[in-house]
Amino acid sequence: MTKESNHMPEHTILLVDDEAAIRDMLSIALEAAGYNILSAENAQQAHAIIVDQHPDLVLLDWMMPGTTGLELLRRLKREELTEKVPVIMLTAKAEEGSKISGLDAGADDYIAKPFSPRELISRVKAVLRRVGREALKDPIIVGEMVFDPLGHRVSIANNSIDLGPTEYRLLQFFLTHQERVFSRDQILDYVWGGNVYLDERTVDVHIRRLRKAISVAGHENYVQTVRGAGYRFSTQIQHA
Amino acid sequence: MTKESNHMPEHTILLVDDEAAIRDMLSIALEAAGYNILSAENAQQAHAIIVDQHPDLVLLDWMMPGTTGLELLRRLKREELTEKVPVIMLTAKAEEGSKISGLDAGADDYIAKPFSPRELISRVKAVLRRVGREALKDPIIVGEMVFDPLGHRVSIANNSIDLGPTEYRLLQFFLTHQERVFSRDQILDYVWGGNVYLDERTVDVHIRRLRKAISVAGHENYVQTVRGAGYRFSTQIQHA
DNA sequence: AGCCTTCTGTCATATTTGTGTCATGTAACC
DNA sequence: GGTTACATGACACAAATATGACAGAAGGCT
Repeated sequence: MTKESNHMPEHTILLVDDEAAIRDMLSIALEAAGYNILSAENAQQAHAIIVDQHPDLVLLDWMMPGTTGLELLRRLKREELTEKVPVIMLTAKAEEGSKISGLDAGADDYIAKPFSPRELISRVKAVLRRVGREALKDPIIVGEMVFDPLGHRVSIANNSIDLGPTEYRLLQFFLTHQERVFSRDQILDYVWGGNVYLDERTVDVHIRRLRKAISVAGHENYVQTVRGAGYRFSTQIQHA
Repeated sequence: MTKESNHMPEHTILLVDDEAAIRDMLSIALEAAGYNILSAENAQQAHAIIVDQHPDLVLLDWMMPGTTGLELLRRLKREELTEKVPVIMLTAKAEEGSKISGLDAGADDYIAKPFSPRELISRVKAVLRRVGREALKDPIIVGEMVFDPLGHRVSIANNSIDLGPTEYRLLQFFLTHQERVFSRDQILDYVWGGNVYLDERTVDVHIRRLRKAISVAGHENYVQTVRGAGYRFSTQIQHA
């Protein structure tokens, strides 16, 4: 089994606060909870890190010298590249009113200082969980192929592809686990569900069906055979 | 044909308050303004009614014995089926602070008691307008088909189509949720109301009736079967 | 109320589509 | 060249959906 499945979050959180003391405090609490921490002391730095490292969540102090947290938030939400990054605002008790404008601007939650580590962690978890669920609903795009979970439809170059239920799940599995080899066993477990006993060769057949279905403009080349190991979905096309 | 009075709003509002006196008062004021009223005296009842009848708006008292209004609100916003129902909270003057948490939890507006009927009505109108329930009154056009909620009429290429009540609601549901798959279960929930127990296959039959009714100039192709998943209304015609 | 019409949900049956396995062909590896 | 792993097409059976018919329910009309 893979290491990320021992349910350790392994999420990366960016802390943005001008006071080192607060950053440290948050950092300790969050690391103890199993998160990776990045930090920035101003909005510029923060923006650079976000663009660069794609943290899974940003904890953003409301009040900061220079560009305020709110401005950074607005900027993040304005740009397509960063609009999906979830943000939790940290606000001082006094500025209750600001909660609303923060939420308006697109923050996912806010926490009023002072707060307990427990509260912090639980909010962080809640936001990550919610965002994770929503991400499940976002279309996945690879090459000219669009995989739309909500519509339960796959299209390539705007033409609807038709897939059987199993091939659909297989493709979904691959798309959410790209660039990695899986044995037939693993694929059976993930795609068919844990307690089926089927011939491993069955996987081959469904792989073939999937390849056939998406063989438009070379998209079948994303599904790659790894001799002796299994299959892999990769956007790095193998040389012929 | 339904009774469909003059051209009154015809919106349905659910009142949730534990005190009968208040329910009556609100009820009289709102009925005078042309709304249909449902009422519930506790959160459980309210939830059942919401799932079942899909009111256009919920007026929810903050303070109630048992599950409080806030808890109900959270629950509504948590479940996909009900997250879109607009909610106005009724709060006592004293609990000003609660406004904020109410809005946070997803309330659309709040009104502090005591309030005037005029204020109530205008807030209700405002929320309904904003939430776009008004938009629900605009005709929806797909291909040559015109779905006119006000006239409760559907026509294709200027010929009136006749649909049974269930097929009408089914079509309305599809038109307002295009390009998305729904399981038979979900369809039963949305179109029939939450607390019915019916055979899932019943959906198939109504789908067929709907298809048959709109099968003019190929409009039945908009209603698509997604094997293993349910049905979808899509303007991207399937297959070649 | 009673009659008539329309609507509804369920069933039994037909049809379509998906499934896993096998036999055989083909390519990779030593 | 022999061996192994994978690809492919065919097929029988399984599963899901479509369809037509029907009896009871609901609603309109006089």
